[in-house]
Amino acid sequence: MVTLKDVARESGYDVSTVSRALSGAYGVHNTTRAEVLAVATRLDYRPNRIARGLATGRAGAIGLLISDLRNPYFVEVARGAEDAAYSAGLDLMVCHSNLDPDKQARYVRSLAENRVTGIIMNLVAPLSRKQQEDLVRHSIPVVLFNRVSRDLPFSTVLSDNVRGGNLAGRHLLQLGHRRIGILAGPRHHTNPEERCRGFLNAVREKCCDVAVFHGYHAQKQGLELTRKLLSDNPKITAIFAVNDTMAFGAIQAIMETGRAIPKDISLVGFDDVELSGIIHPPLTTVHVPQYEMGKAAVEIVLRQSKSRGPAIPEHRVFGVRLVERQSCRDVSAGVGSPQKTLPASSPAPDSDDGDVHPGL
Amino acid sequence: MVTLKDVARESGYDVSTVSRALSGAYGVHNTTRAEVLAVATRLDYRPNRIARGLATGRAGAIGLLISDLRNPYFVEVARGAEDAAYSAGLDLMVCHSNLDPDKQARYVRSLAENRVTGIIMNLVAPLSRKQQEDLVRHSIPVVLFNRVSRDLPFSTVLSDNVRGGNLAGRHLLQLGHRRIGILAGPRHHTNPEERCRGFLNAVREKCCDVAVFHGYHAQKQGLELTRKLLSDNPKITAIFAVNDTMAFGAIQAIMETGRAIPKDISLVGFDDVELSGIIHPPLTTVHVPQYEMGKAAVEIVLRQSKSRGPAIPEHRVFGVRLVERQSCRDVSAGVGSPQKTLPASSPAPDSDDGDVHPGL
DNA sequence: CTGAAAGCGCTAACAG
DNA sequence: CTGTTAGCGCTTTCAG
Repeated sequence: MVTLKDVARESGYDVSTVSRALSGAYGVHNTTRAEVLAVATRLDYRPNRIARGLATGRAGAIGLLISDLRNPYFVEVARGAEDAAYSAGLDLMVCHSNLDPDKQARYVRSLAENRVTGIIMNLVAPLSRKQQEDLVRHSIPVVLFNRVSRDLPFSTVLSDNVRGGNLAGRHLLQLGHRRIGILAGPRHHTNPEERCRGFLNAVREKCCDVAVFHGYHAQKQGLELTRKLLSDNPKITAIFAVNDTMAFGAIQAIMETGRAIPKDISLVGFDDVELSGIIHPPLTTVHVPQYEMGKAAVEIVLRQSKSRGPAIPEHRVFGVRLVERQSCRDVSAGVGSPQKTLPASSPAPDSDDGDVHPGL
Repeated sequence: MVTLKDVARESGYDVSTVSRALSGAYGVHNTTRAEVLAVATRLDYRPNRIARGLATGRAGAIGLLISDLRNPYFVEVARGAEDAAYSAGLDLMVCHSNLDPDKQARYVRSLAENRVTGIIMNLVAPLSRKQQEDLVRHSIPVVLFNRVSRDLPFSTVLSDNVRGGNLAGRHLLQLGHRRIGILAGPRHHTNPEERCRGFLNAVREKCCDVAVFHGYHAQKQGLELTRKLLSDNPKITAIFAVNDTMAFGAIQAIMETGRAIPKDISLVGFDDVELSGIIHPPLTTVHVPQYEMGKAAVEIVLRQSKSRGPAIPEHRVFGVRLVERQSCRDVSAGVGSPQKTLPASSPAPDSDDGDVHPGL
């Protein structure tokens, strides 16, 4: 294994000089740098990042803790994060808690022990007091994808969930639906809760029958919940799922019962996962800029890690918009007339991707 | 930041003793260990893995280089790998080349510089001679998910592609299809090529019209290729896609042209990605044990990293089986009789998951 | 611009 | 069983 020392010996310079030359720092004569570089390439020198990490105190990596990689939503988030980290020359340590709180805890610890530059996480379960303290004591910037508590010294990246839920609700209302089921996701999880709230606010204006079903926001639960929903409330004409993955489960369940979408049941999802446009029927859903959110998260980490002292948490909320596809039907006008596919209804100016509330 | 030294001072023992006590090594009195542990927890001591890595020479991580995370296939592989690494107490550094050879190259280098215990990779482009040498010189165990060259000192984990292709071909043949299109994926990629070969071997027995279309094995290409396929060969009654992701693209294209599956076109995929059972129509496909393969890959890395000297590469081939769902129709019997959904045709004894050819 | 020297935090012989 | 002593490979003052 060829080390700095080897390059130093071989080039006739001191390790410190070689180090500077290779790290691209100033204060090295051009010819010197060239010589060193030549030797380094000749010897096929590969810097040892571990050693560098020890010396500098920082590992050149940032951690990404994902709760469920099977949800394409998080894959896109990961892609955005990865790209951003890559451009910054940092490695991404992707950890997958697989919806297991214990695993999550172990990973948070592991990431801290690895002295990562920052951690971006989507939590399954809230962090314990101890874990939080740990993170701040190690002064590791943290970005949460689902806010757990407002008084945490952590940054957040969220979509405008309430507005998204509202859009979904207004859409269904406008199409004449009055008996609606909601696949609300788990309780006490910010994203599902906010989306649900937004939806309920919208439909509450008209008096509607709304049945809310809670359960984990994965496909399997979407399937099971919808089965229950349909058997308990057979009169329902529309379903709102707090994320697309649940909606996919709902599609299965709906078809199982012999119902058709959108003929018998209209369905609205949330996230606008790539698949939503491909599945049959193409799903009407609320678009969330997943990739950008992942990217934004590492940008925050980068910024925070550079700032001196206890960084001030940043909060970004990304705008959303309704994407109308073919899973909803207008039941107000007449029977049997499937809704025309229109371009997304003209959104309010702030509803495009980007910040709604720029960092506080 | 509390270090070993702090724990040592506070507990009255030497750092070396503390190190042993904390690393769970033998040769420490039980009461000593207890004391040390107590102090460590009181001080909230977190070992610095970077430092440990430097001292031991090995980073506690293994690298996973994935070419395309949007393909659920790789997500499952990653899950399997992650679980296995987790049980072994290692971190997984997930890198995503995003089908970009340059990015791939940079990650291979980065992983080597990070002195990972091993690298599992799915290559977009073959490794350069230099990269290969690099890897062996650093004696980093490598597991390839798509074999590139037989004389490489690298291990491989593959599915039994030829057999899978064969199963697909025989199935379509048996259903009476004689004009078949193949979405063959890119040339010079082992998996697509082998699958294609197996398929062609099967259908060659009967004289069939087979149109082979090459292109990248992602959904977008599946869509585009199928468009072309259908316009060039409108008489086609069946399509074989070398992976499910392409098949999904094919579904889009087929529906675009107003054709129905399986009424007008039968479709067979490969991989049996979770989604295949959910999409409409449920896709007949060749099951590949993705999760197990990911797991197997890290097990190989683990084994190799423990062995002394230049490890002997291991090669594992996982069995496959045809999963019949609703995307194929029997055109031999009569017209309009959709094929009954049967349990998978009784497979040869070796066709279940697991090793077909145990390590060579 | 370059060299000398100290040290990042931990492990690993080797003595005692 | 425990302490002493060297480093691991690199960065980083601090002199020169």
